Amino acid sequence: MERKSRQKIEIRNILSQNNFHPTIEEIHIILKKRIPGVGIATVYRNVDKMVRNGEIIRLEVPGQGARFDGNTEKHYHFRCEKCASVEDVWLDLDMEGYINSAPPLKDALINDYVIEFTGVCQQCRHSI
Amino acid sequence: MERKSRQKIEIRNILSQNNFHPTIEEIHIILKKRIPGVGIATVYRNVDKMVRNGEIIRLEVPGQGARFDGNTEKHYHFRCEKCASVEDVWLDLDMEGYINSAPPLKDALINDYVIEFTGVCQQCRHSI
DNA sequence: TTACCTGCAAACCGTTTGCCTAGCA
DNA sequence: TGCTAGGCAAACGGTTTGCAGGTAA
Repeated sequence: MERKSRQKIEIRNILSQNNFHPTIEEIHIILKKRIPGVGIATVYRNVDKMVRNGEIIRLEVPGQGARFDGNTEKHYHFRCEKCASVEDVWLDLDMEGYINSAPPLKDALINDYVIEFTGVCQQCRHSI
Repeated sequence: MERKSRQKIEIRNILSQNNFHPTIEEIHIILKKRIPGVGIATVYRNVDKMVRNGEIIRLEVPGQGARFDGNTEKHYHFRCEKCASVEDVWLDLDMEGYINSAPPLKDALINDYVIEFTGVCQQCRHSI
């Protein structure tokens, strides 16, 4: 049985912010302001559990640690190569046709797919 | 000036195999059969350089280390959640329209995008 | 009361780095 | 010969784990 700890509730609150994709470390920093003394292992354990439960999404970021997204509706992401920020991208795509026709996808059991755009965000683009 | 070492040439040979996406460790194991005593740092250094030169592509894999793909033509990947293998996926997609119209993409400078499908491959699906 | 959860610190493990030697140009 | 690349091992940094005490149900 899963219990509701104060730590878990606050982590969920942090991740429920819209278009916010913090790293474990960023979550930890914010969490410490609300619960001083909280350990980073607690963040890892809770976030891992939430990912396994499907409550949040894990975004892989090369080089740095992973980022997390509390919005589980199907959408995509853009990552800035300069400032490492991540932004939501909402596209109305239909992948089903491809999944059912293109090898090796049609012979496999496809559970999910992700699309990640990379480049330079508007902010970094204008601030040379 | 960049020199051609035996190590570098063999790593490139390994990565030029079609639909092959080894990890650093796998490259190292294969490389050791050809050049006994080669160190894993050599694999890291050469592979990093090749990625920076755009000769190969780095694929991020959650949990395990990255995988690498010697084919730089635009294509996508499917990763099996059971056996962790990666297969090429060739789709004739047109993303330009989305990139030029959907925020925040249209305000950013998009350099690239990746699509990764996940699920259970044909092999794992049939071998319960 | 009793699992589960937390904080702490050590362990882990993939990756990077420093240093010295080897070998290509 | 000069300078890049390699081998080795230590360092690094993010993540995981063991343990003892805390806490939700």
